[in-house]
Amino acid sequence: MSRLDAAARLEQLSAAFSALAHPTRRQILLVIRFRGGAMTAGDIAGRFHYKWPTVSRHLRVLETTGLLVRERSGRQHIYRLSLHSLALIKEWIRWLEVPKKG
Amino acid sequence: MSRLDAAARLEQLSAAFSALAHPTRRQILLVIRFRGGAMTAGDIAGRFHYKWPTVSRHLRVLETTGLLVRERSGRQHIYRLSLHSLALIKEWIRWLEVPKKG
DNA sequence: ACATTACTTAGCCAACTTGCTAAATAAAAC
DNA sequence: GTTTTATTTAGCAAGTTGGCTAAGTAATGT
Repeated sequence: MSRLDAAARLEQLSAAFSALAHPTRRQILLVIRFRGGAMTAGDIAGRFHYKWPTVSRHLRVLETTGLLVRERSGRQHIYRLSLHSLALIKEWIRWLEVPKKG
Repeated sequence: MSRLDAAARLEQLSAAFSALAHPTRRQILLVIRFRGGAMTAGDIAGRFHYKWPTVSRHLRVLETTGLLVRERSGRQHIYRLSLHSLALIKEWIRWLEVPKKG
């Protein structure tokens, strides 16, 4: 994947933080992670007490921020973790933490 | 400071993610960081184009989530970085990233 | 005591979020 | 080709967020 310019990186950082601000979305990522990194929409939805369209929207948010990638397989949609943007968050945190001119 | 129980840690993680979801609040933290880790409310507000009460509210959010600590000095309020909850975020990210049963 | 400085708190409003149900889509099964 | 399965999209309502202005508070200066 191509290296992003500064503005795009900032945008992606912002999107990632926003996406992770919702507990359900964080939980979705963890659920997928502990099921091996990929799951169908239905399996994911089945693990939550929310109605399916609600989970579907959370999935879409995670997909548009790049934290999930969707792949179609017949009539199911497989969501797979894509954790590149987490590196941006870690980098941002390091900027805050460096003791002197980081 | 006392070690937090699991529920309190989860609550603090959630609060930290929510607080960091807003670009202005992230910028506030960076500004304070690059000014040495502590600044008065007025100095912080002066670096943004928002009205003072708006910045004040962002500061309150950051304070209640524990990312800033407020100290009074005469009529000024000094805000100081308090980055413990960032460790929770980093820990959460590691949970996602570990390749096998982390 | 009164004014000024340095803020915060209160309260309004527009925009966004997140739950829901109902309707649409698209592949598979019959 | 109609039904079933798997899922998304549309649209509504309640709650939250984040700007703003106006009013409050608390320390300092005169």
